[in-house]
Amino acid sequence: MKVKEMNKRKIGQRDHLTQVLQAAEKLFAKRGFYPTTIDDIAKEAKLAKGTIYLYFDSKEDLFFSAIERKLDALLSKIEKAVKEPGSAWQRINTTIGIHLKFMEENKDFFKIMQSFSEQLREKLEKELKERVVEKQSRYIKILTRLIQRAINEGEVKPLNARKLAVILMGIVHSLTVYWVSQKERGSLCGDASLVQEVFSQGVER
Amino acid sequence: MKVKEMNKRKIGQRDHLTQVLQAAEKLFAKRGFYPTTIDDIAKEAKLAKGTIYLYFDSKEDLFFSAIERKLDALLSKIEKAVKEPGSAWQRINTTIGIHLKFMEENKDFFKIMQSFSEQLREKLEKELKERVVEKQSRYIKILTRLIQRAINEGEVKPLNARKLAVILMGIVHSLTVYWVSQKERGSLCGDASLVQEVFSQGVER
DNA sequence: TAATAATGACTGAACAGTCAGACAATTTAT
DNA sequence: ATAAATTGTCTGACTGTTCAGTCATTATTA
Repeated sequence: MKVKEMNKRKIGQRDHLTQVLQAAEKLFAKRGFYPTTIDDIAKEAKLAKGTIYLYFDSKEDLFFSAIERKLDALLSKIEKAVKEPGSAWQRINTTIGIHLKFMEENKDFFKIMQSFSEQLREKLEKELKERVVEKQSRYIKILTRLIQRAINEGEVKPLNARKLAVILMGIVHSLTVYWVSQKERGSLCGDASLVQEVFSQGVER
Repeated sequence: MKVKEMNKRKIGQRDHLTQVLQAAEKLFAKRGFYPTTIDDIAKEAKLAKGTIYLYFDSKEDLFFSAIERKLDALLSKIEKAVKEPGSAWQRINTTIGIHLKFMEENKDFFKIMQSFSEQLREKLEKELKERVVEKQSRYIKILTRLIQRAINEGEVKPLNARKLAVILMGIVHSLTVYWVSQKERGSLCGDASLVQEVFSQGVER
């Protein structure tokens, strides 16, 4: 049901809302949804359990809110970059770069997103899931549109733009998984050129 | 701790072990690990809860055993195919085809594997996880070796073979995710040529 | 009849969510 | 200025439920 509307009235010195979201991000990333308890999060945030329920309706609400917060940040970066002038192809490359940089800086977020797919199954509240799914698909749509344009501009072979977008995300995602698993030696951003090389030359005429 | 050593002794008429594994596969695929209860699985398998504990030591043991069973099936198909004669490049393509076909026929297994990444985090028993991780990495190793050979044979650009294997798996995986989410209209195997086109032409000299 | 297989009611632990009251900050009354 | 009242924040012990795993009992087979 969305974060309860923040009271205008002064709140404790520290920003409890952010505190809770950060603790949640950290712990959900480490353990995943089910094994993380509200008590754990409360302890991490140095607040009482009841306090968390002042800001969030349920554990699920907190989980999805934590995801949404970061997904919004990523999306806004990308939407901004896409507005810049340049060929469709250039903007696709920019997007890949932004994505990899964001993941490198937000490893925890990435891990949560992975565990989100787990939560895509039954059992959890529909409304909450859809908030996140909608934003994820907005991202794919942006990429699809760019690729379609690149096809129209003759820079890319006339294949199914949506599937190409899916493939591109797959490449980026798998390299991120690999990077995370490798205890992060080396820079993830550095792989942007590899993605570009593999993807572009497989797709360019 | 491994499926309890199967008694040589005849077991009830029906093969309870397989029954349990199939029920587990189905339900874990639908809901994921935590929200699936042993009672659910027992009901699905039409057995009493206690019976499950005759064959498995714990819920985790059952989960990992269900994964392992299918992963073994996939691996043996692939290992067999890789032994066939042909260029490294041909065998890479064969592998992709087998993989996609297997996923198309074992959608549930695929969903479990997705949720397995969730289980990769802390909290679950190490020994059990490692059995599965070992097999996953065996798969990647096979691909890496094939790609390395293709590089040596001059069919593929001299890039990092392991990263290329990761990328190839990423492409295949993402198309599978897409296919599953699309309520499966169309054939997943049909995308083998797309994978090949995108990947190979990006990689071939 | 003896040995083994199967059962499902039971137990104990874990945990999401609640709520009565402690506490602090501000406002009003004296 | 000081006390009392009001308002809203924060707390953590408590409750009810869920569920993995057990085990005494019953059924089946040899």
